[in-house]
Formats: sequence, C-alpha cells, structure tokens
Amino acid sequence: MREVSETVSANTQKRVTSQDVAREAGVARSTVSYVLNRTPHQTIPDSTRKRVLQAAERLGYTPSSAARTLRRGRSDVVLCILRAWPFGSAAGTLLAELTASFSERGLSLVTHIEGAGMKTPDKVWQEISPAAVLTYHPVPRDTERAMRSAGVQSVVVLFSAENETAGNLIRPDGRIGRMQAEHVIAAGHQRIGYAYPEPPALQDFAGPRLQGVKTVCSEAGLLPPDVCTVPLDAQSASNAIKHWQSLPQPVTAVCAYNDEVAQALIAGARLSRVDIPGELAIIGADDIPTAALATPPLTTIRIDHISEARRIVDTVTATLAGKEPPASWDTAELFTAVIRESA
Amino acid sequence: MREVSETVSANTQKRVTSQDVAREAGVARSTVSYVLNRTPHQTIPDSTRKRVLQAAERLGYTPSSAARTLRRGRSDVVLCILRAWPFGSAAGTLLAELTASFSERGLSLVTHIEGAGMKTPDKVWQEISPAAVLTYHPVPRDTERAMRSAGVQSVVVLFSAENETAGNLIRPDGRIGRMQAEHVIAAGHQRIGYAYPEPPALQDFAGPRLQGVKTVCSEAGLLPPDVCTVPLDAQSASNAIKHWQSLPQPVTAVCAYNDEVAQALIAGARLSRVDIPGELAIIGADDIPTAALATPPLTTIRIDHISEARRIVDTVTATLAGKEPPASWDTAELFTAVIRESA
DNA sequence: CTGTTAGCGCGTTCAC
DNA sequence: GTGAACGCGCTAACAG
Repeated sequence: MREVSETVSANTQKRVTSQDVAREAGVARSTVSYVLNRTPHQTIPDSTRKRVLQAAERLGYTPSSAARTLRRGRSDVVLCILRAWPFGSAAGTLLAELTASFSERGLSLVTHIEGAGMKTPDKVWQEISPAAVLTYHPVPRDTERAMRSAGVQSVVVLFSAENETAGNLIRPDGRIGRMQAEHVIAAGHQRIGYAYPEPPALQDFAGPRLQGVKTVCSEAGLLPPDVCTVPLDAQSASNAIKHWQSLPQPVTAVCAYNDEVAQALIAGARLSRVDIPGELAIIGADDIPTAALATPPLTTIRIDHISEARRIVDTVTATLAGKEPPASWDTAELFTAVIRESA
Repeated sequence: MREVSETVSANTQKRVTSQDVAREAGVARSTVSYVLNRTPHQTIPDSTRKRVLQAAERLGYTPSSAARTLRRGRSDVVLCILRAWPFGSAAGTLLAELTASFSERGLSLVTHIEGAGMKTPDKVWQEISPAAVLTYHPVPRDTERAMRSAGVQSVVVLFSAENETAGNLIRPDGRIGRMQAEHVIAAGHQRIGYAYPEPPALQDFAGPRLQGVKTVCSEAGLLPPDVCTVPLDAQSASNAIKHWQSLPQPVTAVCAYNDEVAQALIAGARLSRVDIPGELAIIGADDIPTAALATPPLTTIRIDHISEARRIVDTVTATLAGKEPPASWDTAELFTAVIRESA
C-alpha cells in the first residue's frame, strides 16, 4: 500500500497583507492595489510597479478573497448545485469543460452535490457568495430571492421539466428523444417503446427526453411510445421486454433514457433470448465509455459537452455583464447520433 | 421540448445587514450578533431575543459570509479538488455522502473539478478561503504553503502513489488489489494478469491497486502479475488477452483496475471467443451499477462510500480542531468482495 | 444581567 | 502617488 495522507494541525503562518507589501515596497496600500489590479487611468511608473510586484512576489502575497468579496459585493465564483443523482462520466466531462471555459473568463467554478438524506436543504451559496448559481433543477421563488439578497447576481436554471415557454433553452434534451425516435423510425420501426429510468432524481431529465420521442411519434402518425420504467437489473429489463413484445401491436424498437438503461435492456434481452437488433432495436443516450463495449455495441446519441459548456458560460457571463443572454442555440451542434449495432 | 432557463439581469435587492436588523429590532448591532450566534456568557432575555429573531426573519437577513470569513480568518467551507479524470457514479455517491457528513459538522463541501486543458493550474482556494482542502493527488510543497498562508487550515491528501510511510491512510486502495488477488488465488489461479487503465490521470489510483496485487502474488510465491494497459475498446482488450494467453505460463485470471476496464476485457474476450470465466477469470473493482449487467455478471470489489465519507470527515474535523486525526481504520469495513460470475 | 461602544480584519476606490 | 472611508460581522471592554 502506498497511500498517505498529510495533515498539519496549526496554521502558524501569519497572513501576508497588502499592508506588508506596501511597507516592503515603500509605498501606500492603495498603490499596491492599483498595481496588482492594473487599474485603468492610474498611471504608475514602471519603477514603482516593479518594486511592488517584486515585493509581492518575495513575500508570497495572496490577496484575501474574503476582503475583496466584502468590498466588491460579489466573488468571482460560480456555484453549480447538483442533486445527488447517480451521474456518470458525462457529468465529470461537462464540469471539466465548464471549469476551463469559466476560467478563461476569470471565473472559478465549484460544484456542490446535495447531500444524500439531508433534512434541511443547505445553503451553500451563503457560504460562497457566488456571482452566479447554476442548477439543473428549478429553484423555488423564495430561495431565489434569498440568493439574490445574499449577493448572487445571476441564477441560471439549466433545466426544467415544468415549462417550455419562457427563457432560452440551455439544454434541449427533448432533442435527444427526437433524434432517437427519428433514427429508429427511419430504420422502419412503427411501434416504439420508451425505457424510463427508475431513480426519482433522474425524472427531471427523463421527462423532456421522453417528450421528444412522443412528439416525433405523433408527427409520424404512430402510436405514442409505450413507456416502461426499467431499473438497472437484467430481470426487470427482461420483464419490460416481455411486456413490450406482448402488446397487441408489439414494440420493435426501444429508446432508452440513457446508455445505462440501454445496457440493462441488453442484459434483459439476453436473459429472454431476444435478439438485438433483430427482434428488438435499442438506442441509448449519452455515449458513455462502455457503450461501445456492449454486445451488440450500442447505438446512442452523443452530447457535445464542450459546446454545451461554452454555451452555458456565454449565458452566465452575459447575464453577469447585464446583457441579454444569447438566443437559443442550434441544437445540431450539440447532439450527434452515434450509429453502432444495437439499432 | 420542455427545458427552460431563467435568468435575471440586475441585482436590485440591496443587501440586508445586521445594522438593518438592529434598527428594526431597536437594538445595537452587537446584540444582533449575540442573539444570532447564541454566544455563551451573554444572557439575553427572551423578549429581546425574539424581537431580534423576528426582525431578522421579517427582513430576510442573511449574514455576509464574506465579512464573517474576513473576521474569523476562515470560512466553513471544505474544498475538494478533483482532477478531471473520467469518474463514474462512485464519485458522485461519495461526494453526496461527504456533503451530508460535513453538513452535520457545520461544514459545507464544494468540489472543484480541474479544467480540461488548462495552462495554469487555477487557484480556487484563493477564491474560497476554505477551512480545509481535500485532494486525491499529491500537493506540491509550495502550493501547500500558498494554501496555508491563504488561510487554509488543513490540507488532506486522500491519496498518493508516492509514499506510504507518513500520515494515516485515508483510502487504502492497495487493499482492493489484495482482495482481488486473494479471490482469484483462492479459486486456484496461479498466474495473474493486471489490466491497467489508460488515462494518465487515473494512474495515481491504479498504482496502489496494482501494488496490492503484486504483494499478494509475492506472498503466495507466484510470479508477479503481468501488467497490460487496457484502453476502453474491445479490440485493445482482445489484444491484451491474446498477449496474456501467449505467455510461457499463460495468465488465467485478470484483476482489472476497475469495472469499466473489466467490461472492456469482457468485450475483448467475446471478440476472441474466449470463455469467461472458463478460460479466463476477470475481477473488477468499484461495483458500478452496470457491473451486474455484464455477461457474465462481473465479480468485483465494492467500496463502502458511506464509511469512507465518515472517515474522511472525522479526519478533517479532527485536524481543524487541532487534534490528532484518528488512527488508520479497519479496512474490513470499507471493502467487500461481490462475487458474481466472472471470477 | 443587559446591552452598548469601539475597533479589528483587508482590499478597494474616491478625492486630493 | 497618498490618505481615508467604506463594506459587514465579530467580540473585548465597559456602562447602566
């Protein structure tokens, strides 16, 4: 075993303040501030500037974010609040992209994953004073008010299963369902099933995706999709498949909420000796790393997290700057169908 | 489509301060502070207390965390810094547990996922002034110094592939490797392979796990494990399997870094028509949701994230309180072998 | 016992 | 280039 943890008890280091830098450089605190922030319209001779910079360097000066936040009224942090849904590698990828994009704009992203079985929803935003809060679920009116009076400038809800009227779409997941349905219909399927995820926390996401499938079915003049909730075990998936096949007009293609559900379906099909895609086509969503490893390899809809991230960052920075966020984006750049063998 | 985003541009609300509450309640600011913090040795009559509380409620008072942090020198935030490795649902589960446990101790957890391709490693801790920083990778000396002089009291490295001497083990991943090896050796295998992950970011984790396998092999008087790096695609996995089978003393059991790598191996075996577990036994790690869905269902080592979380929180709070962190834990409570069919 | 006054912590920014 | 006030909550010292 090679793991270690390093801890230290007391923090002996006394904080280096701008006062110290000023003293060291032989100038006033304000000068230090001007130099370090490259304040416009404050011309400071290079000699002084250099002295200050060197003093700061020598002393290892780190400005106190608390003091700056106090003064400026908001920090340069963006807080993303996530429910404790079982997220996969997709979330990690997106978050890494967001971090990079925000960072280019001088903002730091941190994420708060809500606690498992917590009584009171905690108020991290109070601790952070973020400039903006991102969520993937609706925020109650008074919570939002509380955030605002705590200094949060921008509250962006990236997702809501409630209402499609207002605002600009951030992630049009309905499009995923559409693409799934379009693919299997183009392949000649006439009766479609939908495999819905079991965890309640996921249903906010599942709703829009399912809705997309429904829309396309209706546009194509087909029956609406037959929806089964499919937990992540082979037996349940097998039962769902039996159900679909026993319908008066049997289902021949299933759109799964995501690739994990699709993998469960594949396992269930094997249990029931149902051939995929021969007897039943299956299409997933997300294109997780193991999707290509399934037997048969999973056809799925891939999400381009890097363009998603860029979009989110644009919206947030626009809002922070007091401008109108950009209009809804072209979803074509966001999702692509990855055709493999399962459908 | 039903997705919406809600944004608001300007923050019109002026901040409610303790001054406002004091005015509203007809008392001094300090009194407000005493009431709200339930300061010991300051007895305040219920009548006054109630007035203050109600005034605060009525005004929707939220103390400025920035001001408090400035005064106290540190916030009640714990920052967990994660590399952008492709983490699975395990990470989400652990983080949710950590959030809940820290919350019981009055601490808020936020996570920073490092950016994808970032030039300068960003210094989120400067923006947050966390009381503690958690990482799963070693922290350079001067980074740690910088953190400390920025007010961070406790830096806990949960993981290091470097050195096993100092400190108390937080997550003894070597034990995972041990358990994998012990399982297959008990099943009669004499020559073991190790499937190493490809992403460089994962190698910090893989090292200790592999080391555990090595140790057990050596203790059992076997040859050391034959190590192959196995990317997540069936063809590469198939090649690795061919390699193992072509060895003078062929490998009959493979310990995989994690369940995803194990799934790749299963896909590769199918490609090469190698029977699992008949011709090759495979054991994974992490017990991800889809592990049971594989064909054959994956034998794996499960990590108990809730006890892991508890342990981490204990260590951090002890360190923050200036006490010695508790001794190394009993790993038996942390890992359990989940025997299915692949090994 | 109840509550007030005063000053600190630290960076920012306006007026000179 | 400087002095000083400000943003806001905490808490020691002190008065009624």
